[in-house]
Amino acid sequence: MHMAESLSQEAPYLRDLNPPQREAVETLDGPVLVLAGAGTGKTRALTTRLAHILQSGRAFSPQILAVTFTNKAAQEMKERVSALLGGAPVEGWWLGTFHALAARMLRRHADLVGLDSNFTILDPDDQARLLKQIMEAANIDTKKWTPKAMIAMIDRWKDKGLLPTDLNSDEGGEAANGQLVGLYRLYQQRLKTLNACDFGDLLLHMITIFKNPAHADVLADYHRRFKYLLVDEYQDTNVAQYLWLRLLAQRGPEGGPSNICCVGDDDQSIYGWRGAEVGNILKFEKDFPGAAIIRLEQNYRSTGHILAAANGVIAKNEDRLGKNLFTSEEDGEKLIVRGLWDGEAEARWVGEEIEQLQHKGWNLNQIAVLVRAGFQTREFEERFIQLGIHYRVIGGPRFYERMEIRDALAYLRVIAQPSDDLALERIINVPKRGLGDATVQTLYAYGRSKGISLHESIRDLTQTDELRPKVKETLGRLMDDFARWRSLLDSMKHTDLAGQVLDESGYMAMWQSSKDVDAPGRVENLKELVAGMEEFVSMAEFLEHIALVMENRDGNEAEAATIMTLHGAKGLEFDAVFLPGWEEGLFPSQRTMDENGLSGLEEERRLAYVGITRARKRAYISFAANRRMYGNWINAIPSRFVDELPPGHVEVQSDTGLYQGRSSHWDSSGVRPPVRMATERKVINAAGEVFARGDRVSHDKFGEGTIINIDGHKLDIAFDRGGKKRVMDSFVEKC
DNA sequence: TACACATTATTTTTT
DNA sequence: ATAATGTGTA
Repeated sequence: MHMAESLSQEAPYLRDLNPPQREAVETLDGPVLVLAGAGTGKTRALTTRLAHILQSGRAFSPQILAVTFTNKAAQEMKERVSALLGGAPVEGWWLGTFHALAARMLRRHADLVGLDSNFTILDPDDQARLLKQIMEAANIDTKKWTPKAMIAMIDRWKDKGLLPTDLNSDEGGEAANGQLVGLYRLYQQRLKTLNACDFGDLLLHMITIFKNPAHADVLADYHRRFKYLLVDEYQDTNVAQYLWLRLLAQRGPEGGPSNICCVGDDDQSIYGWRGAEVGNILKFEKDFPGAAIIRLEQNYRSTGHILAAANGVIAKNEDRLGKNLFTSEEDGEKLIVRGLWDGEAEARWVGEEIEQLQHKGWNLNQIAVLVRAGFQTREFEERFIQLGIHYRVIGGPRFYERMEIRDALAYLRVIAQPSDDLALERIINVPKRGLGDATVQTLYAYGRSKGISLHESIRDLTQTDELRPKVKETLGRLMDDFARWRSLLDSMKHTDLAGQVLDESGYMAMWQSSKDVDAPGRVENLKELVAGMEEFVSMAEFLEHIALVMENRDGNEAEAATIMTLHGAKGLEFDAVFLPGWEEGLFPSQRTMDENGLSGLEEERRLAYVGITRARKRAYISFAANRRMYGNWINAIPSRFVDELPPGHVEVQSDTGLYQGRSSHWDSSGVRPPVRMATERKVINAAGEVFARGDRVSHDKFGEGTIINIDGHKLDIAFDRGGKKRVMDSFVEKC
């Protein structure tokens, strides 16, 4: 392929691009930032750019590093670039998520940070279990400070690229009795002895290696290797990802220009809670001087009304670069806004509207219900089942999170990596072998004193008489089993080995003989797991995949409406989109606003923007006056985002008499739903204190608040910070 | 050690 | 309301 040829004779894939898109494709030298609004053909520009780099002979595929936000996006990019190049698959390039790419690198250099290259990648559940052990050893109350919450804080540090040594010991605040930084340090130590990494470590370890002058050759090698870097969804990168990227991209004076292209949309930044820094996109020019900035602003997806409504909502945000999306599409139909009595009525209405669309010949695959939080899917599922509307829920409980799958994987993990204590602990007594807590504690105590793994402790202690003969024999047999399976790893096909392990361990038999109602389903899942392994070359590759690809694969292709979260919908589009639950507290989420104030609210608003811009032709927004939460009813107020929709582009269809929002352009007949009543007026707790509604109380964990309802000894309290909670009267005192 | 029972938090969002 | 955890008993 000669460059002269491709320049003089326009490549077919360049046709049909609009001028800015074309600029995004052809500006190949030096840093480029593409600001791509929703529906502006971003993916098309990106994939064309990659195809163009390859086609014009500027780089071979192994010289390209392309980072996507999800595995699905990586897959799509792979397919679309291949298609542009005539169908032959592109091999050998570094294409994947930050985590997948960093893991691939870390496997090659693991020894530089004291790991073995077969290290285990822990999932969030493993992380929490590990930290819980550490917290218990440190005598920290794991009820008051839940391991999950503590891990979340540690993860945020990791998102920021901060190791324990970068933190002052008091930076955890009150958390874990002020010892969180110390726990973080112990946690990192334990990970190392377990030969394990969590998600954040994949990037942090690589950053550590890249920054270590003693290993300058490693980074230099990647600098030589990668001629072109491309990053999608740049607005959602966190500091650690940014550092990793910058190290790879900034090659120094001798290295030639940084051919890095970042693509993003500050208005679609919705992962701040996970450490994403919109600031990264704002300071791109500073990091890469002379960067070309290209804006894609022509929207090809939505009708005029939909785009105008979305623009109107997002315009309320202060903190944005500002884009001006336009379309040459027709106005189309106005957005429908509807208030309903309660969540059930809302689901019923959505169901009816979907049926009408179906009668008009719309395809269910092109219809989506986008909710703020996972628990909202349920009402829609129930209603759709009644109506016989086929649906699929994306992002619900994931296959690899099911108990039986995690158990089976634990067996395979112990085989692949003996020092994976968390996996071994998980299945040491599953199925029941008479190895209870007491035994495990003995083993751990020994291991801690010697600084060795569970597996090594077992090996040692089965040589002595410290354990009861029965226990000793069981452990010995288990270790023999694992040794045997491990010895088969190289000679046997990995799928057959997995089947054999499940049989010989008795794990499969345990479920087959169980009379639990969901036992048959679990047996099915286990078989599916083994069958699914066929796709992978080896056990190691399979385990790597499941560690990094936490997404559900979309198995059946049958026509069905999609129910998913707004976050999950990013990057997707549908002819018709339903956006239910636009109520204060639910959307925008109370928790986000409490925790992050105005910037949290702006992120929620971006989420609203993402939701509306998923729609091509029709958008339906709804809110309910009453919603059931934590088992009791609350009356809800329509979301402020409803008020922010520009009136000229929406059609309000609310049921009569329902609260219609605060602003004047809605009908404000203002009949409020009946108040559901408290059963008692006052209650006396064990300490003899009398509580009545309206009393001010204080709680150890939640602080001060006002009693809004009394139900037996349970009090509903509106806390000054942290929202409404239901607590026992024994946990609060008057103040 | 294992099960039945009671209590308690849980409802963001994901690699 | 439900799932998950913890407590007490066989």
